[in-house]
Amino acid sequence: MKKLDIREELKNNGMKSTKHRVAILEILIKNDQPVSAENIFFDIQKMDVSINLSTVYRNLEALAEKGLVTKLSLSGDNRSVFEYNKMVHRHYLICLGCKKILAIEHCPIKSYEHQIEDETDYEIVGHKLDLYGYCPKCKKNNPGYQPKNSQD
Amino acid sequence: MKKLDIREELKNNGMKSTKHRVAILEILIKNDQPVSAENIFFDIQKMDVSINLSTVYRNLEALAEKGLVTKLSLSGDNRSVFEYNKMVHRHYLICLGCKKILAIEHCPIKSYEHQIEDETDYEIVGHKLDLYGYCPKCKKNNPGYQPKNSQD
DNA sequence: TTGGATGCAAAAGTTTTGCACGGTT
DNA sequence: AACCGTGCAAAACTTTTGCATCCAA
Repeated sequence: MKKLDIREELKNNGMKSTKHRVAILEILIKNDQPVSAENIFFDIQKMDVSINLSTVYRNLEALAEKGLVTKLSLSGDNRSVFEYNKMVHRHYLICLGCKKILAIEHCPIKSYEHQIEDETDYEIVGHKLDLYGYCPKCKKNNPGYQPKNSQD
Repeated sequence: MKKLDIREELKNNGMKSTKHRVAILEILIKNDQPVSAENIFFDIQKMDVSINLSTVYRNLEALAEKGLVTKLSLSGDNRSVFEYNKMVHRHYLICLGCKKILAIEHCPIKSYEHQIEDETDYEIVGHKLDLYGYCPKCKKNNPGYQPKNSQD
């Protein structure tokens, strides 16, 4: 997605188009997986755009408010991650070794939702499914090893 | 589950049996749903047992290490919640109106895990599935509500 | 008795907020 | 020009840690 398209999408959603918002969306779109606010902050600095971490948070909140971005909590980490909202329903496969997150677009849950609606009389509007395991590298190299922080 | 059984379970897992650990497990078992560290802290004080919040965190970490407790992140909150690990695989149905959490024991995911293992070469060790919706009461009290996005 | 558990206070990490200034429309 | 976005610093909030003391085994 090009800068100009991003500027247009911001305006279409009633938001001012600033270099910081464009940069945040560029990074989320390029990564195509959930990223922490701090990593977005670092990535923007690497692009030679100066920005403050609180601006990152404020913009992520504003973008989430407009539905352009989704905030997620994934188990095993105390901080939130954010992703560009493609309006595509997705699930995540999280490596317990290196914490890498892989997005999966196939969803097996729809009929299960209907079944639960029938059983409970709830109205179900959504769900969250994450898978946990070990990626090929961690499976081979470090069985049982779990570093605390890693960038990706 | 009685205090004595809890003390025994702690010892079976190689942990010293202290009043604080017993109290934490009592609360998690009684609640039968995920609870934050701070709420556990308050509940223990209500039981007239004095305790420090850092002790709650340290014990939750130790209990999770032994597999007696599970740490979860549910979306929309910046803090972790903890539940007693019954060794029964469960999912949760969370009411977006009153925030009530209902546990569901039937799981439709096993064959999906195998499929993803084949596709990605990961070793999958578990998953987390939460459903979000409105319970019968909230559904009735907010008849105007329409879900924003259909799922997929 | 001894090693692990605890209280307390302080630190570390994440996210939010107040206010003055700057940029987009 | 008006209003919203931003930087900076400080606050708020969650979780972890160092150390002296206490307690279960």
